[in-house]
Amino acid sequence: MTDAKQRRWTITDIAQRAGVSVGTASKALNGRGSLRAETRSRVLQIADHLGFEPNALARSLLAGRSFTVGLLTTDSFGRFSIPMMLGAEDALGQGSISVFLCDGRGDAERERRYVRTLLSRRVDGIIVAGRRVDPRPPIGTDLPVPVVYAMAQSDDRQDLCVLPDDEGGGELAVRHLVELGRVNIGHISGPEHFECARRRARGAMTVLARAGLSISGRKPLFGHWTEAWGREGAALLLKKAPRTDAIFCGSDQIARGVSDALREMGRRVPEDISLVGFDNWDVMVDACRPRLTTVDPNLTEVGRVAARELLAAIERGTPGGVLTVAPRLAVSDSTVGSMPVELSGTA
Amino acid sequence: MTDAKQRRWTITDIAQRAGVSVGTASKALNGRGSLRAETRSRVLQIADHLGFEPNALARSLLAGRSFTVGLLTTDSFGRFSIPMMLGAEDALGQGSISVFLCDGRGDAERERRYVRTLLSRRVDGIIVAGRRVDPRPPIGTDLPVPVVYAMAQSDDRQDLCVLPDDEGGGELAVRHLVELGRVNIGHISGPEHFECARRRARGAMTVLARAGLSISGRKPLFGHWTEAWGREGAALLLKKAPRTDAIFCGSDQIARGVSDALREMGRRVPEDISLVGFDNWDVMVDACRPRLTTVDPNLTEVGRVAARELLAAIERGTPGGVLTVAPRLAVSDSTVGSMPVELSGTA
DNA sequence: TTGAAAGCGCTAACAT
DNA sequence: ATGTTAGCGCTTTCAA
Repeated sequence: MTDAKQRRWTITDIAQRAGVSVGTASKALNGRGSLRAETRSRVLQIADHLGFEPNALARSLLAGRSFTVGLLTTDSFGRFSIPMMLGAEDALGQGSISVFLCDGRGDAERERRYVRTLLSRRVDGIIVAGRRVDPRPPIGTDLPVPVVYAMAQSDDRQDLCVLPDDEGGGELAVRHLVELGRVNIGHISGPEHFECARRRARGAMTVLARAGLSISGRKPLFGHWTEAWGREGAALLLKKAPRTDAIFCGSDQIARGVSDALREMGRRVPEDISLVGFDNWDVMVDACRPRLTTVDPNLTEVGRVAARELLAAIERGTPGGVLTVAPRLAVSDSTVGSMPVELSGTA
Repeated sequence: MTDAKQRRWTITDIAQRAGVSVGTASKALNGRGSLRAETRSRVLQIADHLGFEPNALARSLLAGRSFTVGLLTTDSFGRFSIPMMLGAEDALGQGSISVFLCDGRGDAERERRYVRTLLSRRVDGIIVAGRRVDPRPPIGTDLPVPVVYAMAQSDDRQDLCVLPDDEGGGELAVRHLVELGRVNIGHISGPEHFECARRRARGAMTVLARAGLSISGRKPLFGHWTEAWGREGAALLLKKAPRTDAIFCGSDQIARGVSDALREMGRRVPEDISLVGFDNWDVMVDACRPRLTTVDPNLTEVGRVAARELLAAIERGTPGGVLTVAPRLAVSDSTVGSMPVELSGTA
């Protein structure tokens, strides 16, 4: 941080040095109007030489839009929001849209303040990023700019929401196991009061039914999103249904617990029991021995789609509704020996 | 997203409805100048009723500053950057500064583009967020706004950098073990070419030397930041130095591997061997059995300090240099039975 | 082809 | 106590 800071040039400076009016300079810089080629290039050259950057504030004021959007997290942000935010930031950055980051912390009052700030900064739109699929109150009604909910769902049916396809993910996982020839497939997941846990289970049950199989252990085991529950659940399941030959877990963390428990019980993965997780969380996937096959909900894509939908809504206005992003199966050693494959899912 | 969008009011609208001039309205809204109380309240009431939000773009244009800062991540962002970004966002939000999020992805060209965009948006300053302590080239020279590096260090000595105190963290961990009466303390860490691994080891060695102890296993074991290496390292260390009664690990992930390996080898934690990790990564801390004692590098505070320093630099200008944030020991069951305590460290 | 002028929404100095 | 005016930096008519 030297004190010799660069001067900031205005279009007036450029115009003066080029010996033209600001209007002409503006046209030259933006490639508009009709100018003599020589004039245009002279202006451009001077601007370039001075490192002139037009003041986006002034432009936005005039244009009536700012080419910025707000990214408002509701539950603070963590492991799940990050890939999504990266996807959103990526898609927006492509269109030279800058992103205001706001951490709502799950505090409604804080959220309201942020929305007001964003609006006063004249954002062109707002993305509300959650980590829950369960519906929540909208951040406002009749806001002057479009809003898209990403990994979050608004109570208002008019709002546009982009969600991972949990049910499809469940289907993908179990279809994979069925295709592998497994016939006693169990399911260990998180708390039943989570919408996503219920959806993943529903997807699993659908495929089982379609294959004429019933679930190992009579029904899905709902518990907690922890490794400890994974260990416990594995013990429970194998006690109840010793012939279980595959387990689909509601999260990679649970799968990790299951994986450890199976090893301690002397069951081989994948020979005796195939294992599939959910999330494709690298840390957990790599930690499982053998490496975990898992459903990747494509959260980055959720963010990307949300951003693209927001842009569309800004440009043209767009109807609301729920949009769903297809999951992908990241196959690894816990289901097939050692040959890594990627299978695409359908939404 | 209803189509019946709110109209956006300007100060002229307010002034008209209040039957005053825009100047008067401005004074009323900003509590400046001297006005009749009745006038002031009438204006305020109308503004409030209409939900008027002053256009921040116009204000910024006039003020010559925008009350925004850029948060530029260098290596994309992940587990370590998040708490830091939360801290920064928090500290800035307090002062009604909005944050532009830019994901540099470790791509120098991308970074440069982002810096240009940020400057054209007239940010008041930039925070460069890294996840490495190792020095990197500055994002620019003689930029027109102050820059602070958080969890990153610039080659340029003039730049201000805020870092976690890895050496102090190492000291904190080993001091704790020494105070517990452990005398054969080993160290298993990540790759030696990581500056932070070296620093943590140095801190550990300092305290050992001061206590007249030598490190168990003759020297620190450098390897990888993985659980697998933790397991391997534990086996190595105990083979070489079976009387080891404590292990300080360079990361929680390594500690987790060590924890698993020790259990499998039949060594009890903490009775036979005390274990300390580094990072205070909840997922790993909770997964260890028993729960892990670990060094918390206070990354949220790193972000907060970086933000505060940036604000100071914006307001008053500020000298560069390296600032360090004190770590904290999060004591848990892997060192002391079951009595959770928190000890403060010194920077 | 170029220049002059108006205006985006707001604040601050200066008049009244 | 209030109104008027200039101007932040830029783009866009419209006139020359």
